[in-house]
Amino acid sequence: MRYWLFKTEPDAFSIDDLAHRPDGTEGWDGVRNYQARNFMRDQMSVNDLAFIYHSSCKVPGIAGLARISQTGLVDPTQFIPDSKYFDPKATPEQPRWHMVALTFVEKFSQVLPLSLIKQQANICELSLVKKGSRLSIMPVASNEFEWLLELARKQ
DNA sequence: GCCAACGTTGGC
DNA sequence: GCCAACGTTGGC
Repeated sequence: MRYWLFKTEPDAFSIDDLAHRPDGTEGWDGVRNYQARNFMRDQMSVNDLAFIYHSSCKVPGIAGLARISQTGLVDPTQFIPDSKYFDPKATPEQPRWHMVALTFVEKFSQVLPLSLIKQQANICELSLVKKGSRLSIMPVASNEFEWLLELARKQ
């Protein structure tokens, strides 16, 4: 069992949007970064847990919790010419972009702000707090995940 | 809106 | 394969 963090811009897709999807489930399409894709394609398992992180907003931070509910999915948006995620080099026989589905678990009563996360002396492996990291999907060490989850719930 | 940092593209 | 130019990310 692994732990993850998924960034999203809440104006486009928020933890509330996930909660309101049928079964609280949504395919995480639109990722066009190879490292992030490889995490989804190669390393995620059903029932892994994931933080939902809100970026590019008033209070960037961890907004809630989801679990990986399906793996091995092909991102359908790569085949849609009108989509901004269209990839002319991808074919159904040889898709380039893979994804997983996330299912809503929990929304925290308050967002756990990035500013607070950065103050935690024992959060040092998390890519989020490392300078220059622009990964949209990243692994979270189990001890750091548990610490942040506790922090988010008792806020 | 600024800008640092990063990823991708494409000419050579 | 190098690397300059460009586009994007995302906190502040």
